[in-house]
Parts: sequence; structure tokens; C-alpha cells
Amino acid sequence: MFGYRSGSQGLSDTDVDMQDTTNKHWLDELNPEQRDAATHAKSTPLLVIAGAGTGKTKTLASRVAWLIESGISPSSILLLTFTRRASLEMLDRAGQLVGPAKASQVVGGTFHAVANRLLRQFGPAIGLSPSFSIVDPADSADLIDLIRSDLNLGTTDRRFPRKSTIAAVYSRVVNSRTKLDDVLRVHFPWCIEDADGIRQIVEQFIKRKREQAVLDYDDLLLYLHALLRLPGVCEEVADRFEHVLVDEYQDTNLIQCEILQALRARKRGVMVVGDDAQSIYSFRAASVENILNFPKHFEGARVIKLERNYRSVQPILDASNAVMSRANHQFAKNLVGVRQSEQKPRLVSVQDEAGQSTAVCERILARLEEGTPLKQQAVLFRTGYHSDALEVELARRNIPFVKYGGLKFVEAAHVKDMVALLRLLTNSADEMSWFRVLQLIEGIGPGAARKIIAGLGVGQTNSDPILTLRMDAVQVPAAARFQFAEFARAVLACVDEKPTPAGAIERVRKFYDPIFNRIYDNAALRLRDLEQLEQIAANYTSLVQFVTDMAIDPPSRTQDLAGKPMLEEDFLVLSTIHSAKGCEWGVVHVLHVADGNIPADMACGTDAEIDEERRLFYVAMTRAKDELNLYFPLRYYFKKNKRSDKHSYAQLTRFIPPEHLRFYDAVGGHSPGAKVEVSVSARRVAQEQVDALLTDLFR
DNA sequence: AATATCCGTATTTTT
DNA sequence: TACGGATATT
Repeated sequence: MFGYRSGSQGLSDTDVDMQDTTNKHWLDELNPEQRDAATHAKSTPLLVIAGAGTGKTKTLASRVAWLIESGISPSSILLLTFTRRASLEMLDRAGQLVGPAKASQVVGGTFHAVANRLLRQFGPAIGLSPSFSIVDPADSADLIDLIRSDLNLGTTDRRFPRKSTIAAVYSRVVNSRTKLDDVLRVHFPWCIEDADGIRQIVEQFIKRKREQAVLDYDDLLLYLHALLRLPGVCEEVADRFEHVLVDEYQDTNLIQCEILQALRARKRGVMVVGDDAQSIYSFRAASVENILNFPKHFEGARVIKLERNYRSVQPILDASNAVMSRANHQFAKNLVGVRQSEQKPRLVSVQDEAGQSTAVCERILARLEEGTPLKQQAVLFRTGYHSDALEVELARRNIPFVKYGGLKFVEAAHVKDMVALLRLLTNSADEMSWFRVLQLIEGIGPGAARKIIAGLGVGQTNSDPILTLRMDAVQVPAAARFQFAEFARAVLACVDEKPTPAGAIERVRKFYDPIFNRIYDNAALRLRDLEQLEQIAANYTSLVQFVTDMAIDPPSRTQDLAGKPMLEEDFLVLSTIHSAKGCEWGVVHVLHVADGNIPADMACGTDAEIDEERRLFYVAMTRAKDELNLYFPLRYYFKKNKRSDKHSYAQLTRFIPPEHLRFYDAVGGHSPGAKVEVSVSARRVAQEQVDALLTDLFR
């Protein structure tokens, strides 16, 4: 099942209770291996190797249900998942088995969300203020940028690495616990010359975040890791959870592994589920070693393999298995399908990207007419912009779609502005928030903002920026005095009146709306976003909770734009392959199955990287239940000069060597609609001829 | 010192 | 398309 219902919908308690009593044998619906895993003896470590489509979610949900039925208190079960969506879906399913009332008490969420909860409670033990701020990667990058200009780095002739690159380097060092030099050498070789600068920046970055009680995603794990090393605290936390279950274990990193070990200090139940063939997050320092070495890390572990694939028809499995058979490192697995079909995956060659968009749309519509709703179809691709051309074509044809992994609501500048101000109310030591918020005032730029921050004593020990603000004891450029006073009034009003989160937004908007009207274009649209934000905030009573969720559980823009009525409608899903992990659709379309895109050019440095790209391709293929379409554009135009007909010829992905073509139906791609594509191409040729003529004349 | 504007160059995937 | 950096304008 793809998609999840929000808690308020779905089965009511009574429905479930009835189902529960009249239909007691939900365990019988599992195959022997799945049942083994779900009912495994309580405290021996358990590793479940679950191949693609082998009923992993069902098994995990059943185990949660079984534990609850055998008397374990739901609130002492911890379910760690890769995304919030996965957690909701599993608990929803468990709820269908044992009743939502019980299932909803299970502690579920991502490592980061759980780290947040534990740190709010136990943080003081490691000197962490309970009102610490959490910042997203963009905020981290901004802080890094601020530090870089403080340190006067990047003024050399050489171009200094981008802020987001430095943030990525830092993240990698922390999560893989590898030395900076080694990380640079292996993963960021073009930054080696800047190692000294990066080191200086990172040093400041760490120091300032600590002084300001600001944590980024990596810090959440790092601090939880540190917390769990404290003898007393470790046991207290470990005592809470009788059972820890981890999903997608192949995509956890070293720190997460150690956190898990610490959580099991009391030697209670631990179960991890994953598939090494679907490990696709090594760029986030995920380490397949975790799952491979689980039996070493957790003594006496039992291993159960799920190898029966219920999802894909056999020809899709055959092709997918062929792809994986060429992997350099593969671990014994024998996926056996249960669904037969005559239809092989379709390998569709098209003239170019425009032809691809046409072919995809036509196939989608053809399947729609045959009765496959859009919701049962998905378009997958390696990188976000790979779907740009298709999105235009879908819009032109009025085919509704939702893109996963697109721009997030909270990533929009105006939303960030508002959230920064709210965050500042919960933690006045947060320098980045001040820096952002102050510069919205007319007449205050980077320079003045720095001075004001220093004047307020932000991030300095024994200082109270809010008090300083109240006493009006800070130098402000004359041109900005009036607006600054207004700003101060808004902040102090929120501090004094302690409004609800929504109330705070309402108050701050009195100050912000005119400013946004001035500095942003299409301000009307942005103001509507703030209304949305206010509505979201209306569900919260705690401001700390609200700004925390905006950082670790941000609402997606698409969801918000879609709204509730839209959710009922039929729409196509567009997704990066990474975001498609764990999902399945009846019909899957994979774009740009050409070398350079899959595998991505930038990921072809080492054999290990190429292997990961291969697994990525495998993940894409195994999302399909009934029909798999792979699209291969024969040529790519260089985009630099739009009039030029210059192009290069593409190669089919190296993951489908000639010997494997027998697993596919080759389709020419010259469907009726290709007329459009042909005329586009003809126009290009004509233009080129005109250009050539003119060039010749004026030579 | 802040703000506007221009230009050249990009390394993907996400909690 | 955005970002980083430089240069011009207020």
C-alpha cells in the first residue's frame, strides 16, 4: 500500500475492535518467515533481511502488534524509521491490528525526532538548555557563511567552496566519524587546498553553535550519542524501552549504530530490518557495514531472510535481479516472485528529452484510459531537475501531479524569516536568527546587523539580549531607528504577552507584512504562505514545539498547496529515486536511463560509488508492481545556446549491458505524438541552417 | 555602509 | 536557477 491516511481518517476504534474479535488470526496472513520475525522470542537481537517487496512493512507492523498483544506496554516500544511517513504508516497498520488507541502510544519517529525528544528531557545532564534551537541545513549553511566572512576567508583569487559544500563536509565528518583530511581526500577532492580554511570555519561553527544552544541535524545525533555515554542517564533511557525496532537499517550510519547499542544497554529486545541491496544513502555517511555486522555488534543475533517478493511480476524481478547480479559486492539473496506475467519491462528509446516527455505522457494517459489511475503511477528520476521538461509537458496536458522532494514550504525565504523570529523568541542566544531578522529592517545590512548582535550580547555568557533590547541600550544606524523600534516592540510584545504560536505569528505579521511587501516580489503569494503558517501553528500550544517541528518535520509545500480537497483527487507522483524508497506503484516510469544520469556523472569516481548507483537503479526498478517503463533519450542538447542544434549521443545505462536486453521489450518510441518532437527537431535544424548562412555572409 | 546589478560558474541524492 | 563575488550607485 502506498500513501498513508492522517490519524483522523480510516477505521474507527469500534471497527477495529470488531475486526479484532471476529478476525483473530491476522498472524495467519503472514508467511512462515514473516511470522517468525513478528513473533520472535522477546529479547534476543533479531536481524531481518527483507528484500524489495517482501512485506517488510507488514512484518514490522505485525511485530509491533504482536508485542502489544503479548502484554508489552506500547509506550515502551520504540520504532525508529527513516522518515516520519514510514513511521506513521507502520503504526497505522499496527493500529488496524490491535487498535489505534494502543498503537498510537508507541514511540515512533526518525532518529532525529527521537533524539530531540530525549534531549529536551535529559539535555541538561550534558549542559544543554532545554529550550535549545534546531536549525535546518540551510540555516547551518548560513551560519557557516557568516563565519567565513568573519574570518575573511574566500578573498583569495581562488574560489572558496560554497557554504553548502562546507556544511556537507562537516556533516560527513561527524556522521562517519572520519578525519577531515580523509573526508576531503575521498569525497571532496576539489576542496583539499582549502582544508585550512575549512578547519578554521568548522572550529568556529562548533563553538558558536554550542555557545548559542543551537543544534543542527547532525548535532541531534551527536548529542544523543554523548548523552547515552553518561552512565546514569544511559540506563535510565534504556530502561524506558523494552523493545527497539529499526527500519531501513542499511541506511543508518555509525553514530546511529552506536546509539542503538546504547539504547540496548539493558539487553532488551532489538530488531532491525533492512536490505543491503537497497543501501542508497552512503552520501549521508550511511554504512552498509552496520547491517552486515549486526551479528557482531549484537551478540547472539538471529537472522531471518524474507525472500518472497509479493510486489513485482516475475519479468520485472528477472530484469532487476540481472542488474544486481553485476554488483561487485553482493550478498546471497534469492528473491522469488509470486506474480506471473507475460509483459517484460519496456525499454523505450526516444529521440531526445522532448520525445521522452511526450512518450511518458502518452503512456500515462493510455494506462489511465485502461483503468490505472494516476495515483497508481509514478515517474522516478535520479536528480530533481531531471523532471523539469516533463513537468512542463504534464502541465500543458493538464495532468495533475505532485512532486516529492521539491522545494519545501519552510525553505521559502519569507517563511524562514518568520520562523527565525519565532525561534529567537524561544532562544535569544541564536545568532543566526538575529542576523537574518535584523537585516529585514531597512537600513540594516550585514555590517550593522553584526554590530547590533554584538551590542545585544547575543551568544555571550551572562547576557540577556531581550533585556538589552528592552532597555533600548543598543546602537542602531539613524536610518533604521524607526523600524528597529517597531521591531523591538513586536519582539517584546511576544515576550511579555506570551501568546500562542499562532498569536505570535499574528502579532509579528503586523510588523512583517509591510516589509515583505516592500522587499519581495509577488508578495501577495508569500503573505498567503504566512497565513498557512499561522494555520499550522494553530495546532500547537508550545512555541518551542512549533519551531522544532518546522526544523525536523517540515510540512511539504506540495501538501500545503494541494490542501485537503486535492488529496482526494487523482494525481501522478513525481519523485527522485531516493524519495521513492519504500513506496510502490502499479506502473513506474523511470526517466533518463542513460549513462551520465544513471549512474550520475558525479558519482562515478569509485567502484563503491558506481555500486551505489546500481543499487539506486535497482530500487527504482523494484518499485513497480505490474509495469515498468525505462526511457532512454538518444541524444542530449547542450543547453548553453538554445538555438544551437549541438548535441551529444547518449549511451544506455551501463547497468543494462547488451546481454541483458533480452529481459526487456525494446520500444522505438515513435508513438503518434512524436510528431511534436519531430517538428521541434526540424525547427532546430532549420534555425541552424539560417545561422550558418548568416555567419557565412558576415564573415 | 547598504543596496543594486551584473557576470561566471556550477558536482546528486535528504533526515 | 542560484550563488558567490565583484563593481557601481545611493
